[in-house]
Amino acid sequence: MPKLGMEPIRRAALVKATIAEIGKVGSLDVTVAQIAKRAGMSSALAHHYFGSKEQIFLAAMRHILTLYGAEVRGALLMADGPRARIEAIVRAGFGTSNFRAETIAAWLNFYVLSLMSHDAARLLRVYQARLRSNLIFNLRPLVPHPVAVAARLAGLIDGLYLQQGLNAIPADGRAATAHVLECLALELRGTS
Amino acid sequence: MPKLGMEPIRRAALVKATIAEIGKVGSLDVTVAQIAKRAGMSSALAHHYFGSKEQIFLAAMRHILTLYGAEVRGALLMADGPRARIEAIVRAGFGTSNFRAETIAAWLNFYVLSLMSHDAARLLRVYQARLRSNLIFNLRPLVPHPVAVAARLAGLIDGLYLQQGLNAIPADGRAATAHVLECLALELRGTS
DNA sequence: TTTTATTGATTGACGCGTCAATAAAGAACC
DNA sequence: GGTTCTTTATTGACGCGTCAATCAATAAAA
Repeated sequence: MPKLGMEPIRRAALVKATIAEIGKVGSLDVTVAQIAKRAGMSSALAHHYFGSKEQIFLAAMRHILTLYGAEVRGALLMADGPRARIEAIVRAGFGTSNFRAETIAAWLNFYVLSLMSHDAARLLRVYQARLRSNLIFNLRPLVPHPVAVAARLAGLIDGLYLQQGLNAIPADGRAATAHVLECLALELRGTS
Repeated sequence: MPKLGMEPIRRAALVKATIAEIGKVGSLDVTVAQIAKRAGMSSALAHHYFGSKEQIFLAAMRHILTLYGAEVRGALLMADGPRARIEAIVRAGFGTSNFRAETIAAWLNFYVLSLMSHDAARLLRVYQARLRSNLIFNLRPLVPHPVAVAARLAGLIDGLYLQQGLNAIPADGRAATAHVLECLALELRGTS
């Protein structure tokens, strides 16, 4: 049955299954066999394409970060002016695709993975740097201390995201978005 | 050699070793043998006193939460007035004992543990509820929407704490404290 | 002798990664 | 158009290591 050109399909299926399984189990203690089964193949094939479990995890993490980056970039295109761009960044971060329970659980687990894995830490730093850089750049014309304000906004975003992951109660990101935008408004009130 | 009354000493040593080992490894993938070795005993003895690995983890988590609670309570005693009490809560959260790298790593791992373990989730809810309740109570005389403001402050606290755990760069909690207090000041400026 | 402390050895399960084997799709050659 | 060779896809079986938990045995206090 070997249809050729299976590699990208299999890889994508494994990445998707990995995120789903991590979300379901709530930890990185997921066996390659579980992932492979969910993706509809044998564990041997998963090893064949990725080489090791860590590589599967890193691919899944890269995928999540890519999705997030794409969402932010898309939102930025339609935003006009620095404040609108900041709001777009916030909205994108709490958008539905990044805010599904399984995605958040995967994020949380990748956070702790970054404590062990250099590669995971590097991936995470890229995301953090981009978020901060975007915020600072757009805050510069709005506030006198853009770096400090960006640190607060980024902290609030991460914290609300974390809380959402921990609360079993499902919710859309509307409340979280409103909180961040309110803080932004408070930061702007003093100066503009 | 059996000196009697060893149980509490052994338990405490195991709890301490658990936190240290989780902090060192950066994950919950810590073997009972590692923990026991660091605590200066055999893994069999660890099982003898705690019954299972999960019980060891829960005891460690309880210990961290207890320490945190004690620190907050102590700080509240010396604070006069609602705003000072809020500031005391913030300072205590970012105080040195809660802000050591190994403690933060343990917290992060307990976060993800709460995704799997009902007991861990329950413990975490107690902490979250107390933090929120303290904030709301003291914000009530200061702002018109204490619940919303408390959500923002708690989110910011958690987020900055998370970031500190992820950044390899060690730092005291001074910058984080300053950020939270600045946000508090902004929230208060509109109304007082 | 009953209770508490303590551990080496063992067991039973589980999981990652490997390997050999099977099967089909194309390529090359006549 | 057939034959052979190479490449890609795929899996069952398994070896090797690891780890949680148990147990039997030893030792000392009460």
